[in-house]
Amino acid sequence: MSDNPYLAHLAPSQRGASSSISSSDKEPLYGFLPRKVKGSQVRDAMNHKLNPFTKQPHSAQYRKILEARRSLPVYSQMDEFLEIFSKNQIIVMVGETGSGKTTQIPQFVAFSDLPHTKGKLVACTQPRRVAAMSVAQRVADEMDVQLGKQVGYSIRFEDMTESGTTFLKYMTDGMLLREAMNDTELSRYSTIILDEAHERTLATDILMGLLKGLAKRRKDLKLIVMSATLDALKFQSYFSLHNSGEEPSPAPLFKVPGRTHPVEVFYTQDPEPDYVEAAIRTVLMIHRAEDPGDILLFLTGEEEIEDACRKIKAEADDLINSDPSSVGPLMCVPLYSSLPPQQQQRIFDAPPKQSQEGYPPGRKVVVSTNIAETSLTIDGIVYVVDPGFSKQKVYNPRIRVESLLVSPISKASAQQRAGRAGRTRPGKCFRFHFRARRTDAPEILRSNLANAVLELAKLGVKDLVRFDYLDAPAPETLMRALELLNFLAALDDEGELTALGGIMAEFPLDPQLAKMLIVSPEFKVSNEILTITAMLSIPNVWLRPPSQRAAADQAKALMTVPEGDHLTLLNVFNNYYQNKSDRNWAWNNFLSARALAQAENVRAQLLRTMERFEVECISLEDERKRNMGKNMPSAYVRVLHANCSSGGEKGSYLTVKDNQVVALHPSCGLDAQPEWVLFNEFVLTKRPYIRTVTEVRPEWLLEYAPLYYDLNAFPDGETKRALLKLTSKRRAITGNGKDANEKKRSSKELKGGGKGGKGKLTKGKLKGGSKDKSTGWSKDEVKKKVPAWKDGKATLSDYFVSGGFI
DNA sequence: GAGCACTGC
Repeated sequence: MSDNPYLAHLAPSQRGASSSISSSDKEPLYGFLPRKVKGSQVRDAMNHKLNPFTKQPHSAQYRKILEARRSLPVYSQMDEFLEIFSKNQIIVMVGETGSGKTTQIPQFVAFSDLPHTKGKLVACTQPRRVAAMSVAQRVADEMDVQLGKQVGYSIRFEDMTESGTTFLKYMTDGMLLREAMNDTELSRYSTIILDEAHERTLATDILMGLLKGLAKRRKDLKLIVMSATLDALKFQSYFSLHNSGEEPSPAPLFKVPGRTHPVEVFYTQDPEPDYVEAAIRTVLMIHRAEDPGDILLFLTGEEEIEDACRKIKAEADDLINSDPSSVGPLMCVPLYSSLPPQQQQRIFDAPPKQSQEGYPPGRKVVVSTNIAETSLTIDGIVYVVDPGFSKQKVYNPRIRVESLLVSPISKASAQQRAGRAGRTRPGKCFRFHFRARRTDAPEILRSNLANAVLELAKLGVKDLVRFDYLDAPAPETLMRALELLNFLAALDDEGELTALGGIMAEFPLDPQLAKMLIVSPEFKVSNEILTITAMLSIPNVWLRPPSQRAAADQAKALMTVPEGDHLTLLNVFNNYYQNKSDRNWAWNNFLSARALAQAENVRAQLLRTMERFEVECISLEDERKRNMGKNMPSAYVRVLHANCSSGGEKGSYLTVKDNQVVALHPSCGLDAQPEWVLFNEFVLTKRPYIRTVTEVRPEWLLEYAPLYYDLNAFPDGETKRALLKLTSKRRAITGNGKDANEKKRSSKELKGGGKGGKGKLTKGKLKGGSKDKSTGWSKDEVKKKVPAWKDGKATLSDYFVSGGFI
């Protein structure tokens, strides 16, 4: 039974009984029986003069850190955890903020599982890179080892592990999924811990389905799913045990209390007609009336946040000017992801000092998107103002469009937001009356699944529809994904993964872009396409500071290639690359240096993948570069939804198969309005737009995407008529009845057309107009319903009632 | 003449 080399010499009676043996004389792990370890043994080993894993004496800071660990709630339940871990293959664990689960549980597992004695690893997944990195660093310190040795992390672009040495690895969920594509048994791992499972990222959801099946095949694999309280039951029944002849029993639950300060929650009694207005009012009333402590206000997006910051500042200045002795100075800081890192850092600045001895102290207000809900933690927050909305992605499979809609948040989100007030001392949370949804729809129900379906196929899942999803996607969403992958020739007509599909899955790209890149050597433009796919994988590179809009637009015009936005992106990257020695080049040209550095990183990673699969990196000869405008899209049309013809109102296009009316996005750099264009992205904001657009010749569509543009199976409409006209003209010219493309159509490499622009349209209420998002009231109605508060008579208690503590 | 909730490979 024992495969632990440390135990081989022991008599059975000695095994698992370290407490009876003087711990200081023996090796720290003396008597440890894998997966039968007790809390007393682990505590002895932690107290041993030697590090159990390096056999070196402990450093001075080790004892100090250990002392702090002992006060974590999860630490006092070590015995209970080890027992439940010994007895079960799958455990659901619940631990609220501050319980210490993310740092301690993987260490407990390492002591019990002893992965290093059998050449295995314990993995702990995280939804975000920064979390994987910082937790790994913390745990390496706690275990008194060097990061990257016994304890490491693995994220995109960085593998901080040492093969043969690392036995505890923190990693992003996406990274583990990628590993599973090449080893579906995940045989390197003895225990896998899925942390933050309640966040229900696409990768964690797929991993749960995969690991549930894998645990049945690999009885030696243990699985721990860590989540927030509200979701625990769902996970327990999903991972329930099915013993023959018995009712399925839910997976065992291990629960640890959190350790945060109490937060009192206050509610408004009536719905707020305009939540931004009400939020600003609430912030200022807190500032005027409440004890010192910083404020965190949650709003939905950049525009709303900048607007609120301006208004809060103006109102606060008013208050100070009218009576500097009654209120302190207020500093208002915006926070959202597209903000340059330097400005993001401002949320950590200290609040302003009191203006004069004896006057009230200053206060900091952070106005943030959801980024402050999970990704970023700000110390010193005592008050949270939560109107209860966030922007959420929705996917409409009928028209293949993803869009962002302002929607009410879930109970879990509201709780998480309130918790942000209790990190340093007891706090208060002011919520507006809102009907929180019981749960958030997981990402898998809100996304275009083309990528996920390709990954599942690569993972060897045969029946994608009947895969054991925790929440099964809509059949139509799966059909759209299968249809697209079939057009791209990643899946054959039977739904089996093709060789091409297998390679496509290896690229960290959308399937359309992966296909475009893989076929690009046929067009002798793969070097250029490589750059373009990298540029399409990163956030917007164009900066447009409000104070310098004209200069920014001018700089962009200089970089623009009139033939199309894709060539403009290529041009931007090449210029960036040539000017890399100049640190200020990006800023001087109103480009994001961060985004460009990211593009360079992505490009290098894609190039490595190309080399692995012998996709040649070919660049055009200099004299042919002038022809890029024609050559580049000819590779592109095979993979993107190149399906717009002009029609209807001026300036608008029709998508070729769904007949959606769309307009060129104002950021588009085309100097004319060509009849046919292909696009990268379909966005729905004030109206449907296509973004990143390049002119295309219709004959290229017929030639290089014959499957998609098979006119015999094409829906009737303007596009079909235009394409038919084109083919009859060409027949007349070539003089024979056969379409010149028919030969190519039989060619295997050219099989697979293109379609499926990213983007979406939804029925949801459009932004804009003068109606308030939450109530539908007009601005005039809002004015009437918002009472004056600045006269000093109104107080927080006129608006809010206490709803107890969380 | 508009925008970019947030992650991840």
